[in-house]
Amino acid sequence: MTAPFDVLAEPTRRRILDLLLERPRPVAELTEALGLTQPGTSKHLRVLREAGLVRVRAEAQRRWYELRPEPLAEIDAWLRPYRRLWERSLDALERHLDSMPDDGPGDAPAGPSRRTGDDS
Amino acid sequence: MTAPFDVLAEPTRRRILDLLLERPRPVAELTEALGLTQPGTSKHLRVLREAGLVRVRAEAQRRWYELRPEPLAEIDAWLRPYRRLWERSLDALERHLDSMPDDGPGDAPAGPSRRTGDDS
DNA sequence: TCTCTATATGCCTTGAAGCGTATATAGCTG
DNA sequence: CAGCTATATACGCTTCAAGGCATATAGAGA
Repeated sequence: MTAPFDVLAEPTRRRILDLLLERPRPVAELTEALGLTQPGTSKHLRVLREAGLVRVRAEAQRRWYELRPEPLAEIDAWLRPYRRLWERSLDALERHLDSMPDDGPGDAPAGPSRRTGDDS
Repeated sequence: MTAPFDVLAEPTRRRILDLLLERPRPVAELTEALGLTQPGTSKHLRVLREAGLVRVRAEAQRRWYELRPEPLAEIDAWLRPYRRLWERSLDALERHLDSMPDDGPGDAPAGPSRRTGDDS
């Protein structure tokens, strides 16, 4: 679990993923798009590869890097219990139409009152 | 701004957020739960505070830290374009990653079960 | 005011991460 | 094989964050 967050802390690597989200690309293309040196790009790709965030497909000397989104699902999973905290404005309405949730109109995440969720 | 990703790269800080997800807590309680020294805890809290991930409420000498989930929405936003990559064809993996009670209408292998607000 | 409690800050050391330059590896071409 | 292309690794430098210890700040109470 440490891995994906750690790896994505680097803005350049997030940018690489953004580029690969569009389509697989060879190293040289990424290098140019990022404005890095080629070794620099390769090193970031190595980190991403070891974290399982990208995959390589070899074509002659060219290496096509492509996205492997599975580790991102890990982040998504960590994020999930929090998500309702900011989606509540929408969800609350949704649930309100269905049934009455716990706390009323107040929306401050603070507050001395426990709000240990009754989720599920 | 030190991006939320940067801040969350630290496992200890993610743990702090997990603890604060349950309820607001004073520093001493976090310190004990984390097994850190008090200054160490305070430093992590400072980073979290400066990133807007937590908020402090003063009560006498006690400082109650509480979650501020907004920056997490930033991560969520970054994640959004990727999410469909595993929600479409690989959401079995996601279900495997967190074997938590699925609240939604369940698992349509061909249908996005969560909110479908992917497009922006 | 002195003291105790709760938390924050400063200083220092250590280790890791990023970047660049130089070099190694692998495959193609003639 | 030589030489070229595309990418990877090694090495050194520098910056920076994390942890520990000591200490400063702030409020409460006698």
